[in-house]
Amino acid sequence: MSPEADGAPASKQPLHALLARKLNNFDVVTETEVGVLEKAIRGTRSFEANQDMVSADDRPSYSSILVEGWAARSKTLENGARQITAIHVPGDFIDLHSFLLRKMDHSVVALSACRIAAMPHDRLRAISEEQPHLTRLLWLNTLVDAAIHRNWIVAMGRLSAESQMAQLVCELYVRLASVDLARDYEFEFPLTQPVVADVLGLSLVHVNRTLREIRGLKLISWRSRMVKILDWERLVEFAQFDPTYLSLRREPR
Amino acid sequence: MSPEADGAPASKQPLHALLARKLNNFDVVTETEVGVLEKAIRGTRSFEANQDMVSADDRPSYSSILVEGWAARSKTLENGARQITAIHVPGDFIDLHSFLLRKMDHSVVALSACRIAAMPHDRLRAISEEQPHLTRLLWLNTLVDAAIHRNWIVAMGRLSAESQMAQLVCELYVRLASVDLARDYEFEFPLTQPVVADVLGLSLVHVNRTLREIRGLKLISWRSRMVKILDWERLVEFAQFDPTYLSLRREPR
DNA sequence: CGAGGTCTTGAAGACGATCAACAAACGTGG
DNA sequence: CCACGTTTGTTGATCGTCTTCAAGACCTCG
Repeated sequence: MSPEADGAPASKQPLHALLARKLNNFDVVTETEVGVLEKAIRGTRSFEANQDMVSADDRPSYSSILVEGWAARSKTLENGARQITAIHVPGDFIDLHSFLLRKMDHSVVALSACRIAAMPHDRLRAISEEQPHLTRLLWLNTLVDAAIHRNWIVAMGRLSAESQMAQLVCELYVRLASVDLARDYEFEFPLTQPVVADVLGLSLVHVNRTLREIRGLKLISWRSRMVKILDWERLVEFAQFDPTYLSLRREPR
Repeated sequence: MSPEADGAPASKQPLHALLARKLNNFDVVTETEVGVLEKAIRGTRSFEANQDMVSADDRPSYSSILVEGWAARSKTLENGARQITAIHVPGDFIDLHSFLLRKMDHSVVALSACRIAAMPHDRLRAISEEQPHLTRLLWLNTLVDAAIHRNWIVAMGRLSAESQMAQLVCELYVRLASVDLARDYEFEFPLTQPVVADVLGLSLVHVNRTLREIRGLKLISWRSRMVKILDWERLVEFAQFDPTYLSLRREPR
């Protein structure tokens, strides 16, 4: 649990700035819109690693923005097997879709200590009534989530375990860099190997062996929660990674 | 190619009715909104099976609604392997996301003879400026696509090939039934086994064997393009299928 | 320094891919 | 209506990938 009281931001920058920075990657966010976002955000809550922040079948009355820590959307099957369908880093909405989907089709679990800020659904509804451009940016935000889902499907269906792993590293590096949380080809990566297994749909043992493979190829190193990309060009090539699906290009939307 | 000239609807019902019926599953669509949709839809185009209707990297100026036939979103890798990330049936927007994503991150291929109707992006933009409720329904439509993606990820990562196959049948039956294109537990299914392989991320041979398995279990039969569900209860159980993720419940959105 | 969590490795076996051939169904023209 | 070619489906054999079970090593942090 973070030391400061809930509701008091830890970082110097205000809560809405993180979200604005993220949306600003898609298109220019006006001052007015930043103000609207600011007023829509309520206080924050903290969670420890492995806690469910939102549970499957919940009908939340607000959506949450991840402010600190890593989170994942996950589904657990009858036999106890778990599959993660998305990874979230600070600046991401973890459940914006619950605004219209209403009922959660999965849970969202904290992968490390997390802090989330709430945006009530009635505020989102007001935005959708009064702020068409901002609404389109929020919509786009969920469309990028879907594009990431599609990329995972392709990777799971048709890439080797090694390339799938490499894809994951590429995706996370680009996403983190887009919100200034990574640079110089390295980043903090708080996931354990069992969690990565649930991301890739593989067994823990196989993840470990896959990692050994791509370490042997000198593509990445991963020690004590830090991932370093040793050769970005070759990693991209090996993963068949094309970042354009993330829509990180500022244009009128 | 369908016999009638392009632009002339084949079925008795007007083009926009199909879309309105689909959105009407989510929430009540008003007369006014139906009128707005009607005015936003342009003429139709026809395609033969296996033609690309939208290509990866395209920047379309309109989105398309599938009026007749089956389509799939697909991505082809360097080595020629193909993965399908979504299947579409009449009433579906095949590329609504291109309105905001701008650049296609995959192509959309006709799986059978298809007819699509166009909704220009400037019309969608006008809707997003003037019709907040309709905008939310269109947004929701893309959110359901994403929920389907997540379900596929879970199935690919953690279900047996047999259960994955069963999931697919369940999903398609429920979706078809929701637009009155299936009833009595049977439906026309124009996909060939190689295509199903690209959906499930398996090899053609393994799809064939998987099919033999679940035929042996008396769960479904599939002959001459017709799928019959022999025991819905057991199929749902076997597939661990829960249709709520499709949001087919009319409530205020 | 000790204990829990995390990572690593070995061995055996299941699942799915690939290669190769053949059978059945379908559609078309003679 | 049948013959023929093409497409789609089926099966066998072999091989590689990934899972499972099990044990042991390495951290890291109190």
